[in-house]
Amino acid sequence: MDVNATTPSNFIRAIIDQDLAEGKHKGIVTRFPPEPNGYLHIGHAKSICLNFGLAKDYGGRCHLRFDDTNPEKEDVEYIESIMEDVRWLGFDWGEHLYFASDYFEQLYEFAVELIKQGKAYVCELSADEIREYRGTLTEPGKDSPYRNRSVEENLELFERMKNGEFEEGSHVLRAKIDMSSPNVVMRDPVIYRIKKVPHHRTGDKWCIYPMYDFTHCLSDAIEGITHSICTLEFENNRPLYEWILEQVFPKPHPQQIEFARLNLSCTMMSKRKLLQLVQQGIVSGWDDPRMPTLAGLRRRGFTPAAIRDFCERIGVAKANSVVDYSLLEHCLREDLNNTAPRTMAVLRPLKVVIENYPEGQIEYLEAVNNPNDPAAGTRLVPFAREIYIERDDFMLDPPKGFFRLAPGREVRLRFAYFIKCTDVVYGADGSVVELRAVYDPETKGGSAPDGRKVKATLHWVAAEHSLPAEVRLYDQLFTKEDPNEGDFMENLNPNSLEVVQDARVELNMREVRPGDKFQFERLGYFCVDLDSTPDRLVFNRTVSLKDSWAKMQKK
RNA sequence: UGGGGGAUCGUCUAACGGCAGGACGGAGGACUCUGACUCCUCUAGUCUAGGUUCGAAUCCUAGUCCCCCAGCCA
Repeated sequence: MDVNATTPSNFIRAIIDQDLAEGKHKGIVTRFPPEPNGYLHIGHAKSICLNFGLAKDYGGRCHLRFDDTNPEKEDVEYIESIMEDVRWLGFDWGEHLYFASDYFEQLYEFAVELIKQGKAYVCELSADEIREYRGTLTEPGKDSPYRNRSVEENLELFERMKNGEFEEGSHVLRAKIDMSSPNVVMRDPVIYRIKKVPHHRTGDKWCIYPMYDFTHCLSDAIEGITHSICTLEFENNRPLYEWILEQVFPKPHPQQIEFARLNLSCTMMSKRKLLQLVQQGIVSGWDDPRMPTLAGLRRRGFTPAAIRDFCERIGVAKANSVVDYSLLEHCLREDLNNTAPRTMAVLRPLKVVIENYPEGQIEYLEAVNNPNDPAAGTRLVPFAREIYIERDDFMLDPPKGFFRLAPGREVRLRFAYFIKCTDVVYGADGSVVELRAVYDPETKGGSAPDGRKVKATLHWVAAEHSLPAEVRLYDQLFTKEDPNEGDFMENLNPNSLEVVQDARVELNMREVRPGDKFQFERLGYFCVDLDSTPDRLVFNRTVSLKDSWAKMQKK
């Protein structure tokens, strides 16, 4: 299949096409630059797919660069999870793994160069004072009293900053640009600050750390990035990105291009808020299957292919938008439908005794593993006198439109026989505890020689010859399309996790391993959870099948 | 109220002066040993008002609404 034929165009591709046509670049180099201060989420996947995808399609390369300039917030735990997630998504940075912290020495030299040009100065205003001097959105700022120090003095002071002679917060290095710029970003931005904090990679070597604006453009330039793709909120910073490169780096310069980050309905991407959910125990961890993190989606049973397909379909533009969660589910179902082997599982078992089936007899019936993939073959499923069906598949007094089992009614058991419900056994509380039925031996395999039809086919498992399992049913973590409408903690869905303790699955599931994915026929796609053991099988519902009966009932 | 962006079916996204198209969702139908899948049909849109033009989503003018920026975060 020709991937390019289905890859939608977007404004970034248009820019690249033009740059290439004009000979501005011979090839393209992009980068994915996460800060290692949290786990990657589906929003990052959009950026990863974009940057790595562009590099692939244009025969260029994409770097993985950790933007690790703030040791207070960063940790190696995150570096490892990020690399794992990018790889899992299906992308390969080859040899091009970089860390902004590897450039600290060069960055320092660039800062010195800026000072020598008279374009940076050491400022001794406090953080509060800097804020006051900055002015407001509508009023210009005013010059720092330290703005006109001599180059020599700045050089000496900056070196002393580096040597640890000053306390945190007492001195910063600022770019000397324009305190009355209508763009607040350009009002002598801080480019170096003192942090007497060890860095997870450079240890105690530095006590001054460069700021994002100074680091990012130069890191891009050092690596020869041609197109530096970031999100919309950095649009205000672009003049600074260009200003810094203009002063100290030879052309050509990388070009910053901004696009709208992904928003998904009923979920949110704020790292801070996701961290809060983890820390307050609302979810079990960064990889809780309800989390929009890649680790969470992976544990939930999402496939990399589905996420990549999703990222392609949502497109790339500059307008803020909220993508409907149903599109993600669609991509997931489409992939799983083609790849997940089928099996039968009964979530809420209702025993059926087939009275005319010989006691003690076991038959092994052939079942198709995947009707969409003949290569998946078949398996044998044990059938016996006592079976379980889904409670929802039986109704005492069925309404119009209900095709499944009811007293006196005949249905098909998938891959097995037609059965007819002959009697209902009630418990002390009047609830249905068991059904009695008869089967038609002539219908083995699922069709009747006399050509009679049934309206429904039910999934089932043999009572004895099946395995108990725990099944975790997930729903949206939030009840509102926009969880941030009001306080997100008050929009939590109290029913986002339902644990079914006594489900039954086919005997064939004995050998499954965490991560294995299946379609439980008529129910949905499920995967084996990390908590699963051979003695205690645990499945996560990844996503349900579309259910037109459920939809009808809602009306 | 300064500056920077943005506005196309319910949602996401194409069309770069020349038939407003696709996908998701929704509705209806066909098929069916999964009420799944698949297939078919339908649904529904250019923020507003002017202007330029044979012709405007696209160009111009004036509005409206939304987002971002006043961290020693990224």
